Amino acid sequence: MRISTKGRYAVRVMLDLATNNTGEYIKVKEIAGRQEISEKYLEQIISVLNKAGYVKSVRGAQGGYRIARDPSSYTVGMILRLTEGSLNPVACLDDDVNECERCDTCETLEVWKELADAINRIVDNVTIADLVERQQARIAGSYMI
Amino acid sequence: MRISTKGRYAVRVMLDLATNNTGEYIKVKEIAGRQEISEKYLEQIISVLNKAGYVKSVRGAQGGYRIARDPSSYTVGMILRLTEGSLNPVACLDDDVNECERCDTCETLEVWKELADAINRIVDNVTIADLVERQQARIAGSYMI
DNA sequence: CATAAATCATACTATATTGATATGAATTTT
DNA sequence: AAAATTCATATCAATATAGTATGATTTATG
Repeated sequence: MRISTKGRYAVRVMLDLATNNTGEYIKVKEIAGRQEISEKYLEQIISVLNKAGYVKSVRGAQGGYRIARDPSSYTVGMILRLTEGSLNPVACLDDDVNECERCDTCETLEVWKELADAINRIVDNVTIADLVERQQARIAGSYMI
Repeated sequence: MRISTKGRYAVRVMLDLATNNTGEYIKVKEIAGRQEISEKYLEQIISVLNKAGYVKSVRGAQGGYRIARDPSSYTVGMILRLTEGSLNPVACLDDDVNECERCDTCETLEVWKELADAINRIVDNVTIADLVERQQARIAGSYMI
């Protein structure tokens, strides 16, 4: 039941791009440096975000990435489902129609449904904008004695 | 974020033992047959339940397993954590003290905490007795026209 | 126009996990 | 003594994870 680095890093990339969004394009090298994540691994992860249109890229020298839309339009759930795949605890919940042969008498299915709902509710209730806000509150708080 | 067969099968074994608890010892072969799970694989899983004292065993001919305590004393969460390990979405939540170097400034940690709480709340809120009850309600319901 | 800096694309690798199967020892009833 | 069963390990194939490596492509700049 672990979230992999791929999904966690993707959330951190989006937060990094939102936090450092000056209008300029930000290089993978910079993000990797700040987040202490392997540059090459990050390239792969950001490429998924790019193909989904979550970020915009400019190639070549002085190129880089920036967040495509307002940070409030990206939930943590969207980013995790994009990079990790389904967040459902069992595969049979992924399809519109449950294909499992035992599903009619499966007593545990209800539990997995509740679990899936709870998981998705939590991660879809937090946006990148929320994380930026919390970060700023934390930094402001750290100046107080 | 998937629950593996090991954890899911363990819950089904406990439910099977609770449902078929006549006082007699039940053979792995019978459980495997009813649940359509590989006998040898089930042996491994039930061995974990046995070592934790969740089931009692008798060796030799006419031996088998039975549920150790009342089904209401086992939550799905207990069984999953025993067989799957921690249900926390990130490893840093497993320790009493967070060992992650970035945890002081980790904006996502709060989300993972909420997620862990939600997950554990759901699975700890359902006992094997609840599943037995639901099963019996379903069977009773199926006789109605 | 050449070069450097960047993204983009793909292949490769090492390790761990998953979901079993296989072999046989130990125990108990018949 | 034989059969039936749990118990203990070892092994295995497939997949996922977390990267690393190589190089092509694109673009700004000297």
